[in-house]
Amino acid sequence: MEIPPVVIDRLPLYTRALSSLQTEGRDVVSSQELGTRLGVTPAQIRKDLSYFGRFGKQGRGYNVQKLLDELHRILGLDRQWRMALVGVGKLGRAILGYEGFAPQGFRIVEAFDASPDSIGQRINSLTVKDTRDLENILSQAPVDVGIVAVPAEIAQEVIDTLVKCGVRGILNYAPIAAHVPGGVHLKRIEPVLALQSMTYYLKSSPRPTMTAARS
Amino acid sequence: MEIPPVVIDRLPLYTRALSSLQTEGRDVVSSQELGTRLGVTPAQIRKDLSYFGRFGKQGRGYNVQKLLDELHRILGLDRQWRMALVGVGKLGRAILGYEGFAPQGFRIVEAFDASPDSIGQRINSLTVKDTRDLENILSQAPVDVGIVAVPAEIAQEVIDTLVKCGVRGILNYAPIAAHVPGGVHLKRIEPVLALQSMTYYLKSSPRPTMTAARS
DNA sequence: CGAAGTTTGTAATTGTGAGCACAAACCCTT
DNA sequence: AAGGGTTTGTGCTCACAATTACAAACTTCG
Repeated sequence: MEIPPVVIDRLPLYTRALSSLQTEGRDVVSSQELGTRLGVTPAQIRKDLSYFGRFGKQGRGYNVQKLLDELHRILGLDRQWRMALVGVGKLGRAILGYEGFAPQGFRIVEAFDASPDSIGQRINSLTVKDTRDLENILSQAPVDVGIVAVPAEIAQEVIDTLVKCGVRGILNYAPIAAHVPGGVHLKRIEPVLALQSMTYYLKSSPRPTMTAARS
Repeated sequence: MEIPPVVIDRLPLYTRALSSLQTEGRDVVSSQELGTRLGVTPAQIRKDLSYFGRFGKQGRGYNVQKLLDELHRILGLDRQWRMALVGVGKLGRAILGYEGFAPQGFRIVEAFDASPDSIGQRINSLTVKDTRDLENILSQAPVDVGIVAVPAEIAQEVIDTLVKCGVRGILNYAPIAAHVPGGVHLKRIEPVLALQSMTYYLKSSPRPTMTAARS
């Protein structure tokens, strides 16, 4: 059975809400409440989960801990993921300093750059290595995900190299429409694209009404 | 007529490809070529554009400059947009230093933080102000977009304040499912969510085949 | 100028995802 | 133990988005 990508994209949201509930000390939650918290209909949550099994109990809801474990297993979040960063400019350094990855099991274990100024530098207990050695190093110690934070002009080239090294997941911060072979998964991270579609609505939308609503 | 949000989300991609073509000196482009570059079917591009008018010429294609102008007008990219950043921690500073906004007409004109250490600091020719003065300052000089880079615990509170100040667009970097009133547009910027759905596929996918493919 | 070759815009079709609604299962109170 | 109240899982329907397919319009080349 083939599971729709939109469903997969929602699962991390569920995971996060469940984590909150867990720290709040809650044992059980209904699709109703989960839906209200996330701005999603309860039916959608139930349907999404039903792709993978039957995790709830009628008349009661879902056991927070159990569902969280299941989702972690389904998404592959029950292990560590090794990542390599390419491009240690301003953006790259910010990514290296970002503290949101590690707590979720994503570790940057390698950083590359082409500029002689950056190569050899130690940033966050990581030594920046020469991009030309990328193939050698990654063939010795493979990574799961490549993070691309280089200028647009060379981004495709870097992506091709990463793919050649067996990297099957790529987080692309460069503003290009990159091409990857089948079986390789690429995600765009681009605040500007988000802004540029938002302005369409801001351009001529009325002042907001103060009714409560979701997003 | 109501235009599907997915269509609006694709327009910035078209804009970007057209900009490339323009710097390459191209006068005309077909939906075919544009599609190949972006990894989208030509029919999709034609259909998307047809929501807004007839911009092409049979047997020839689209005039790059003209289509680019039209898209800028449609998306509201033919003006400057004022943004306010809330949260000048590690992440906030990286956002302030990001050079990708300005060239596209997005300017951060105000930065707020609650910590006495940060307040008063000058970063990138911008003085960090006290979050408690946010309402006062934004009522004097309104902004179009708010960028939220505060800890998860206070993110909803900050968003509520921004909305109260008439901000109708919000870029949320905090890991929460925020709620906003109708008419307010919110976009999540979260690399971790992207990673967490990607791992589903990485978990057990085969080695990539080297066939060319899009993404 | 005419014919062959392109390419657009859109009508029609197909595919897919979201919401509704309800039976079945479970909880809780008395 | 029994009945009232919840909540799940899912078949069905509906809405909408993607693709196909083609006539009409334009270009180019001989």
